[in-house]
Amino acid sequence: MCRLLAETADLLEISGGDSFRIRSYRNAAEAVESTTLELSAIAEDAKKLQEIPGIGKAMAANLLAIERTGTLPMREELLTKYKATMLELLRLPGMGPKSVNSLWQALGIADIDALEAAIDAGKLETLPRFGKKQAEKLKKGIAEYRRNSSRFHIDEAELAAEKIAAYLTSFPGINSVTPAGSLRRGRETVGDIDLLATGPGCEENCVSSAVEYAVAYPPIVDILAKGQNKVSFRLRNGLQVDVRLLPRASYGAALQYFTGSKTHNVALRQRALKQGYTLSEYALARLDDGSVVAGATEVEIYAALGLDWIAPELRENYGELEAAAEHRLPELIEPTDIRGDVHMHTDASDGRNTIRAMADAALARGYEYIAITDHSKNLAMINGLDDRRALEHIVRIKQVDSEMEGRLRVLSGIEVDILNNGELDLSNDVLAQMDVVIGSVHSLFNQTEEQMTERMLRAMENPYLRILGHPTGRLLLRREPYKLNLPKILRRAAELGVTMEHNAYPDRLDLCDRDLRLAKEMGVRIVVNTDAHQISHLEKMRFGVLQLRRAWLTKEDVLNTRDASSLLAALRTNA
DNA sequence: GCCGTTTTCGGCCCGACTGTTTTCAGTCG
Repeated sequence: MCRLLAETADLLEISGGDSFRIRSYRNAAEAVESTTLELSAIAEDAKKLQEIPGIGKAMAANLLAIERTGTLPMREELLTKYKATMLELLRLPGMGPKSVNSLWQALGIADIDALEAAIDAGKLETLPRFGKKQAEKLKKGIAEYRRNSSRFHIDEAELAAEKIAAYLTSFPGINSVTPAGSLRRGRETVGDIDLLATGPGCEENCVSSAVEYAVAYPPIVDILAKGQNKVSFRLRNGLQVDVRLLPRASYGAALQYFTGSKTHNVALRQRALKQGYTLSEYALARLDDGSVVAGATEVEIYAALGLDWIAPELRENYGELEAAAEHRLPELIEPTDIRGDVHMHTDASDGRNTIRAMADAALARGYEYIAITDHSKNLAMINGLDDRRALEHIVRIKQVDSEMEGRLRVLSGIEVDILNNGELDLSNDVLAQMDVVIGSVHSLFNQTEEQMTERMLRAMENPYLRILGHPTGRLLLRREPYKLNLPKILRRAAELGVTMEHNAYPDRLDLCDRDLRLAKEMGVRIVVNTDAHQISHLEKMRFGVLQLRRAWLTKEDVLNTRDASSLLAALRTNA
């Protein structure tokens, strides 16, 4: 529903429709995404639907149409004039609705391949407002887009995996379904989903009915392969899924094998050979007589090879096998170690919920503290706080802090914008009154790596900036290709005692595990936040923690595993 | 399109930057 409404908004915008009507569709898409109501259950009830803010009479009818027909009239009408592939063009940096429309009207360009062909043929520069620079920029954007678009963010993949798992386990012969592959290893993005299922209906002699059940999963658009105990299909959103139905005796071996990574498995099998075993997806067996040594669980396989069980997040052949052999694997950080989240937004800027609502949600998650860090004034578009409003906001935050009566500390903070010259966009007097000051870069347009890096390095000199946050591209819509000299920044952060933020938001390119390993090496302190813009975003914390685990980080390496006063004391050491 | 209301229609977050112009439209956050 959400996607259809957002697409309709994009199409409307391309068609040059009324901007306020467009916003209504966008608002409705967001409302649908964030509501806790079961929409398909109340789709017939226009009154109930209209109780959702942003849904009026017409939109309620649209939702009903979507529920009944899978589409809505406005979208269908627009699709007779435009093509669905044009929405993809909007994802390119520098391409907006007007440009997409003019490409379509003048050259009949409706997708990325056609655009690339037109650029190569030099046709683009014949159009008004398209010049050489624009063409070059688009060309780069296309390459970048192709690199990223074939993989899915982990949250999206996990959601899809959960749904498929729920479907599969409703079959009487399947009692457990586990994701393997890069999803299990906690990679930020996954290329496809590997699911391993087992249960009495997955044993060799009776697996065929389970296979039939699997391929009947409704959201399948294309069955790519259907074998004896494996099916492979594509979902509506383009995600490829491999499901393997496995007998219980070899489940551990299969889980180990399909979890990977490839390099980890190669190293593990080499180790097995040296010890007189052979490891396959079916079992760990003796080389001499072929007798099975282990296979039902991963633990017994690793143990038979003289290894401690290795967490999937570590299986990248970065030295985990040696560490497991010597019993010195790190005690990785757990989601339950996180005691607070110090980056969240409220309805004072671009968040959706009130301070109190965020506080209640954090308390429900078992946190001891949070920091409210709305945007500062440089982000005018989303009503960022200037000095005066920031001070008023502190008062409100303190009010909620006292309302929580010690059950949850609510710290006052701000996410300031780092300007071109490295200055922050609020006065030091105001920043001095904040518990938490996160410095982020938001305007990245046409910045070189050197300029971006220099900007962040300069900001780090400001004693009021306690946490260096992430640079962000276009908010939530697009991932701006940006570059930073991270080693340089991390080195300086270590020198100055500036904490680096690791953001749990999976659709942002953030500190990847390589950067995090580097940070650990250099002794840079990390704080993991969600950058929650609404209550539901708090759930994303586990994805951030997964990345920390992939980088071998322990509880000791992360600042917000401590209580509030230790955290604040640590943050103030550089103030 | 939605909302709030002075129940019938007007208001609905904006400032900076870019590349193309030869005065500004389009994109970005």
